[in-house]
Amino acid sequence: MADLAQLAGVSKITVSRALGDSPLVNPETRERIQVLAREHGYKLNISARNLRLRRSHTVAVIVEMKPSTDRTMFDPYPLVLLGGISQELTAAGYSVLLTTRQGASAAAVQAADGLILLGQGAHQDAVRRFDKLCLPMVVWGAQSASDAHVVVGSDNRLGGAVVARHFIALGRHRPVFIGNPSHPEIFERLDGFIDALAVRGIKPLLMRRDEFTVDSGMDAVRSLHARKVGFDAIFACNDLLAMGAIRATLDLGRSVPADVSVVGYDDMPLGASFLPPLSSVRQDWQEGGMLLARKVLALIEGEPASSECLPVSLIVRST
Amino acid sequence: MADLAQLAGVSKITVSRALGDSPLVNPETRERIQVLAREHGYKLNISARNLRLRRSHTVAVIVEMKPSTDRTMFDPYPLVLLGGISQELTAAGYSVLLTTRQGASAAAVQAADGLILLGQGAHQDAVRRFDKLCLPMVVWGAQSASDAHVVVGSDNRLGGAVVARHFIALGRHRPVFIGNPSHPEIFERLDGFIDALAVRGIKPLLMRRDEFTVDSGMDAVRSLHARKVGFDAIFACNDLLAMGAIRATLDLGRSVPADVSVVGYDDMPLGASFLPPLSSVRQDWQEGGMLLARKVLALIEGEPASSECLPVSLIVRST
DNA sequence: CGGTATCAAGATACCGATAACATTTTAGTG
DNA sequence: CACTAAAATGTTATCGGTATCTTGATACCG
Repeated sequence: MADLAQLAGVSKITVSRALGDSPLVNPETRERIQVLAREHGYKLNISARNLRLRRSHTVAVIVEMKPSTDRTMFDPYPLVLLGGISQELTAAGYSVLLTTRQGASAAAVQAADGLILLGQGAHQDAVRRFDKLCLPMVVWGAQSASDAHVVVGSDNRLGGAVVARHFIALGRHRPVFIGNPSHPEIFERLDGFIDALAVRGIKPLLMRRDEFTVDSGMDAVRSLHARKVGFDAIFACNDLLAMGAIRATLDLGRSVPADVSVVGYDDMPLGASFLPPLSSVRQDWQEGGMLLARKVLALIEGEPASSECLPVSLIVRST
Repeated sequence: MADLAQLAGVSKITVSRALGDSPLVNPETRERIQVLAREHGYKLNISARNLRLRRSHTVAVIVEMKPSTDRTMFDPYPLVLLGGISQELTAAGYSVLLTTRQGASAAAVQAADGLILLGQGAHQDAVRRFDKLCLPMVVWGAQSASDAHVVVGSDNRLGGAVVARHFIALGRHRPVFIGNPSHPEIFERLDGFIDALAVRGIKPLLMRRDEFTVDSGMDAVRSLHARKVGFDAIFACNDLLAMGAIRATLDLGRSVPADVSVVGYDDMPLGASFLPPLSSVRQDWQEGGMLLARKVLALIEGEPASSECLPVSLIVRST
């Protein structure tokens, strides 16, 4: 920058101002300097600026992404959220520093202006860990009375309730829930499901399954059958589970949706092309990501931000 | 750091050394300072260090991730690559700066020590654009004589050839290729496919389809049928297309694999649970990501790095 | 013409770390 | 005990920008 200043016959600070479009420089001078900078391929040193401004214009996004061939990596889930986040942050001139739980101790995270945590972790442990960094932080997941963070998430209770009402409307009365309620989000779905069914005095059966895969879904239904448990509706907390459940149900010679209604969750694109086309609860991840981003940005600017709960919608197809 | 120095009764530089585990300080002093730092919750200012060292220990990863509900965002593809990249970089003390094509002009990218570009872009345009940043760069995609970059990718020609040989072994002689060969990687698959079939004097039919979806695959097969084109084998350049093709084929009353053999590409986890279980070409993305990371790191260290072509394997299931 | 806004540009200090060189302390040696 | 090598610590300068405060020039006023 000093060189550029000499070239332009002005001082460093004037160059700085010119490049920053400051109104403190003569428009002509500014133009001249900007042209000169472009010609010489001058690039501002971001690290220096970050140091001086005590701002990195960077937000760290912490994903629970195990390096192994793990389910979460294959899910649309984090990527679509990331898409929304990225879009908003980029628009605001911020960058996304992507980190896994393990890597979050790496240096660069500390330099971030804010934190977005995707997934609270099994027992809020993730949340507590990153709290220590003392950075503006927002979390994607389920609201919880116990923590005072800004949380953005879908209305999982509503999701469960909507499915329950759907089953009630269809006259089903022996519903099954497949999933792992130790994830806060899943728990909420189950809870909403139970509450809404209780209105009609119906109690669903919980098939706890830790894996969110097709195989796991098939296994759940087979195990129901083996135990000779009757059921006429299945709410799977994920589309893959739902697909597996449908497959196993059909294998057992029962019809979907005539004998058994099935609803999944997430409305993955593949669901619409499944045979039969899958009914599912859709949450707007794109919007969620954007909201997360806007909230951190607000916090970074020192403005207040509140938790938010996004609506979900039931997409009824053929199951 | 100055405060900490005063607290410890030493100079700033000694603190710096102690925290950096430099052998230049007395082990006792080092220990004392580190304890003090921890107690007082002292955090190194990364921006200052970056400035001084002219190193950010950050690698920018540029993904072609459109903000819209686009296919790439739902694919396992970028995330698994990212997983591998992230794992290696983290292990080496580096961080991942995730950027989209659009956002890559954002400040922070310039501060990165290196660049990983996922996808060359339709006509190498992405490559050329980021070349200007003059950073160590490696690209995921297809080798090409025309560019002098370090490229890591799967052996797409081999992928095509393997499928061709599989079809030949099955005695098929009217194969169809579904996909969009204007992507360099897809082109290679097609090319390898054609070459290997040519040995037996077989010429495949190309069904060009731009979308990589189930619907698109169904559409391709229906269109073949409408045009009364005979075929007994389908090589889809993506598993979703393959699933669609199978579905449409079955709909038309033909059997898979008795009448028509189908092979997909990518071996997505869902493929194994598809009905019938999908045969597919598997590429090792995890490994690819790790390789990409290692190569940028090498370039950053000033060491040479060469392009690399990863093997692929045909997973034969029931189609 | 002195006095005061207004605008443009410069001087200086500083952000918080580390490299290079300088200095002091300690230990070892004949 | 003088002398030297090695170890431990300190001094200074610097990375490359920007905020703050000043200064100089120009314009406008009665």
